Amino acid sequence: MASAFLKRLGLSRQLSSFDFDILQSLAWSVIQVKRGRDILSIGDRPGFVYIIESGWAARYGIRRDGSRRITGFMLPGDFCGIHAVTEEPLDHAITALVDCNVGRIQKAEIERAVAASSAIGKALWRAKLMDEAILRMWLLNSQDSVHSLAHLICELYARSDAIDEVQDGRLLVPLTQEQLGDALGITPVHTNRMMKQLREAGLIENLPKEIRIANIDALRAYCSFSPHYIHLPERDDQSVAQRGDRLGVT
Amino acid sequence: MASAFLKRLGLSRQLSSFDFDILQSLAWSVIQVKRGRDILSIGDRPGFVYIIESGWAARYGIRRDGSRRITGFMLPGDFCGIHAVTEEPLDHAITALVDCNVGRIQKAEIERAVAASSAIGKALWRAKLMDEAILRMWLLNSQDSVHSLAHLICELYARSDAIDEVQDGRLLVPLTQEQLGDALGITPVHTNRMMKQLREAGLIENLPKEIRIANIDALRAYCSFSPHYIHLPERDDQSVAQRGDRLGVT
DNA sequence: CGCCCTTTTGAAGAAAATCAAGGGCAGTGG
DNA sequence: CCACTGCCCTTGATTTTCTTCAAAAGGGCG
Repeated sequence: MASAFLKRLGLSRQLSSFDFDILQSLAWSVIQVKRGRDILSIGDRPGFVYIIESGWAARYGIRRDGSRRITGFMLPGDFCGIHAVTEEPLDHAITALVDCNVGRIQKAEIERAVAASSAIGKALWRAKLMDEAILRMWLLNSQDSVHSLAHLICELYARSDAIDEVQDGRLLVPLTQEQLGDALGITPVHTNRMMKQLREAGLIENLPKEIRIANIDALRAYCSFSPHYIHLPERDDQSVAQRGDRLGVT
Repeated sequence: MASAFLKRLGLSRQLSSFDFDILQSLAWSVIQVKRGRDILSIGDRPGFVYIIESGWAARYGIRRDGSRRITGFMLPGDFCGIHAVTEEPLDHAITALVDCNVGRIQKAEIERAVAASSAIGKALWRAKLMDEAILRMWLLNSQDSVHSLAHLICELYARSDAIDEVQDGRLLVPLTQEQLGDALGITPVHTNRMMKQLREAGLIENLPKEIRIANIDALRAYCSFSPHYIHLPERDDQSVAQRGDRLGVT
C-alpha cells in the first residue's frame, strides 16, 4: 500500500500495527499526472480515493469571471475523493501543481478498512478535520496580503515538516507566484510585491519557482503563526533540540 | 433525542427507521445560551457534541488585531464538537448570534451510535463535508463584496429552506450588519453599503436585524448561486411545484 | 426620557486590481 | 551554436475597492 498514505495516517499516532496491517492489505494502483492536469474534475463521482504519493496538488474552483481560486494544497500523503462515501459529485477540481504520482484505492476497500478498525475511521476523520481547520484559518487570515502570504508559507512548512520534507530547516516550495496568488485570492502582480516585502524583511529567499525559508521562527513570529490548528505532531515539541543541532543553533 | 438533529441528519435520506431508533435512544440534555455568549471556546475539549435546537450560532476566530472573523453559521440541527473524536482542543469558538437552545449528547453516545450503524457514521461525514464545501465556497466567492454578500444570503436561504424555516419564499435573517460583515471579512460600514446596493437593485428588502428575500431566483441569478455544493436535498427538485403553488407562481 | 445598539451617510486615505512593459531563463528548432 | 518562443518574475502608473474616521439618526428598553 501507498507509503505516503501510511505515513500520513500514522501521524496521528493512534494506529496500531494491526491497523497498519489492514492499510497495507488494501489494493491500490498508481497513476502519473503531469503538471497542469486535473486529477479529479468538477462533477466527478470517482469511486476511488486518490492519494498524492509525490508532488504537490491543489483543490480549486473557477469563478464566474474565469479566474481560479485554490482552496487548499495537497502534499504527499494527502488524499481526496473521500467524499465518495456520500455518493455526491465533486464540487471542486483537483489539479497537479507539479508532476505527481497519485495512488488510488477503491472506495469499497476504504470502507472495508473503516469497518475493520475504528481507529482507521478516526484517522480519516482527523485528516478531514485538519483540512477544515486549514480552510478556517485561510478565512481567518485573509486580512492583509503580506501576513496571509507569510502564514501560508508557514502552513506549507509545517505540513512539509510533518512528512519529513524539510531538510536542515530549509523548505523548497515549488510554486509559482501565480499559484500562490490563486491560493491567497490576490493577483500575481500583487503576490510578487508581497514576496518582495518578505524578502526585503529578510524572512524568505526566493528564486523562480522556489521559496527558501531559512529562519522559520522569524517568519512565524512575523505572522503570529501557531501550528496547533493543523493538528499534526509538531516537531519542535520533541525535536527542536535535534533541529537546532543540525542548524548549529543554540 | 433532539428533533432538530434528527431532522438534519435525516436530510440525507439515507437513514432507516432502525437508524432513527438508535438516534432517538441517545441521551441528551438541553442548555440555553443567550445572544453573545459562547457555546464553546478556543481550547475546549468538550466531551459533548452540541446541536443547535433553535436560534443561530457561528464559528469564529479572533485575529491578532482583535477583529473577529466568522467562519461559518450554524442553523438549527447543525452540530459542533464532533472534533472531540480526535481528542484535540478546539481551534475556534462557537457563539450564539441570537438566543439559542442547544442540545448536548455525550461523545461516547455518538460513538455508540456510529458503531451500531454505518449509515449514521456516513450521515455525520456528509454533514462535515457540507461544512467543508461551504468553507471552500466562501473562499471561492471572496472576490467582490456585493456578490459575496448576495451569495451568503443565498446560502443561508438554501440551508433554512432545507429545514423548513422559509415561509412563503421569505426568509428572515436575524443578523446584524456587523455579524454579516464579520462573515464576509469586511467592515460593518462597507456591509451597509453593499446591502444598500442589493436593496436598490430590488434583490432584498432590509430592516434592522432583518433581511427579507422575496425573489430568491433573482438573487441567485445575480450572484450565480447554485445550491448543489451544499449537498442538501434541494426543494426545487421535487417540490418546486408546491412552493410555486404557495407563492402563486407559474 | 435617556441610553445603547444598530443603521446610515460622507470624506479622506490605504490596499489591491488593472493596465502596461521589460527582463531572465529554459527549452526548441533551425 | 544561436535565435526564437514561452513562461515566469519584476516594476511603474493609474484606477477601483475597501477601510478608517467622523457624525448623525432611528428604535427598543430600562
